[in-house]
Formats: sequence, C-alpha cells, structure tokens
Amino acid sequence: MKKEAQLFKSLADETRLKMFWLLMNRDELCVCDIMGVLGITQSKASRHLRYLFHLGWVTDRREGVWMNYRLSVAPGSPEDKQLKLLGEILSSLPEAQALRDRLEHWLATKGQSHDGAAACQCC
Amino acid sequence: MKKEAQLFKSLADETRLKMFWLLMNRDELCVCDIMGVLGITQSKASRHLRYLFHLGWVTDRREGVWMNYRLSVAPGSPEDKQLKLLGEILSSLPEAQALRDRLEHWLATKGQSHDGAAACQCC
DNA sequence: ATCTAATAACCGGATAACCGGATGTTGTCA
DNA sequence: TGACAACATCCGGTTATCCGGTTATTAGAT
Repeated sequence: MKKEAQLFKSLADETRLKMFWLLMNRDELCVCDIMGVLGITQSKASRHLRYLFHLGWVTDRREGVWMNYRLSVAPGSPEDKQLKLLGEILSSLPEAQALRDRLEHWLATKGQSHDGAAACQCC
Repeated sequence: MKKEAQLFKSLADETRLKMFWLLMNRDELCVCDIMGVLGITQSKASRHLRYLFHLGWVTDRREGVWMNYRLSVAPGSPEDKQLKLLGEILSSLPEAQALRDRLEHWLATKGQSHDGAAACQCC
C-alpha cells in the first residue's frame, strides 16, 4: 500500500491542495499564474508543480518561455476518483471560492501590472 | 484548507492506511489485534490509533483491560466519503486482500498461541 | 553571440513525522 | 495489597518534508 500512501501524501500539503483546486478550475495554468494567485515564491510554485509532475498528476506543455501545467489522470482511475472527491469537498469552502475568484481576477487582468510581490513580466 | 490537508495527512501513512482497512473489515478491534495482524510494536500501534482518535476518525471503548477502537465518521461527511473511496481503492489490491485474510485468521485463532513477534496474552 | 524573463534544480537549515525502547497508568485477579 | 497484562505516553534518534535563497537551464528577442 506504499503507492496509496504516496497518493495521499501528495494531497497532504495545503499549497498543493490549492494548486489542485486552481487546476480544476482552469484547465491549464503557467507557473507564474500560480505564483501570482497564491502569492508564493517562484521556487515554491515550481517545486510543488514538478513534484506533482513526477507523480503523474499533471502534464507539462512548454509554450515559448512559459511552462503550462494541466491535470492529467486516467479517467476512472483511483486518482481520478480522488480528484473528483477533492473537488467536491473543496467546492463548499468559502476559502476555495475566494481562491477561485482571485484566479478569475488574475486571469482577467493579465497584461496589466499586478501589485504585491514581484509581478512577473509575462503577464 | 488547512483542515483538509490535515485530513489527507492522516491518510498519508502506510501503517494508518492498513489500520483503516482493518477497521473497515471488522467494526471493532483492540490494540493487540492490530499489533498482531500488522506485526508492529505495541508502541507503534497505540500511537497511530491515538492519533486517529484525536482527529476524530475513531472512537475508543474500554473493555476491561482492552481498548477497542472503531471507525466513527458522520455519515455523508467528507471524511465518510473519503473513507468509502479509500475502501474502494484498497479492496482491489492483493496486498489488502491478504491483510484481510490475515485478520480473519488472527481472529479465528484467538486464544491459541500466536507465533512470531511477542504474542500478547490477551488472545 | 548576448541579454533577459521564466522556470528548474540545487543547497543548507528548520521543522515535523516516525520509530523502538523505556516508563507510567489503568484495570483485573488472586 | 501485589503482581501482571494491556495500553498510553515519554524520550532520543533518524529520516522525511518544506522552505527561501541561489544558481543553472531554456527560449525568445535584439
């Protein structure tokens, strides 16, 4: 059951939970979007996304200078069911709803200057 | 989402996963049963069970000298759904099936001497 | 080629998780 | 009351995880 414990380990971090949530709400996001929405360092964002990548939760797609990530689990697999349940659990949380709003706002204002933290140049 | 990360943290340990599995297959078990079936130390068994107890996953019931634990989550709650999914995921694993057999055998031979590891006197 | 932005990988350091063995607690029975 | 079994907790040691800061890599633009 080592593999199953590993599965839950990947969900046992608040930052990664938020990333899952963002990716459920928008099918593709680049590292800088996640940095911006969650207000975390580049190092932290990239590290966790790579972690999810190596475990097969997400795929990457390079688009010029940006690296995009999207959820990718086999339909019907345990991971898929787990993700659906996670989405169901999170969707009732005000905190998650606020995060979704933040994501919408972030994407809507791409290209304009973002305040707080070091705003990346890609947006 | 701290609470949700915590939820997954409790599932992110192979020993605890096995405990959940055993408790799903038998509605009440004492510490010594779990020690015996999993082949772990008393310290380890008790520690993890207390951990689950403090998080509300299980309730305890003293029966003389034995402490029995049973799963206890509110029906329909996220924990309940998660547990059901976990059961579904584990049930297809040969490893889990073997564990269930071991549990049956252990309970069936209660009162007789158990080989391997320090056999507890309660059985 | 060179510069720069975006991202990944690396590097200690801090913290938390896990473990076995020892010790404390509780309940039973003689 | 004393001995003992089941269990909980404490102790310290080891390992895993997470983090920010730094350094490498990659791709586009000049």
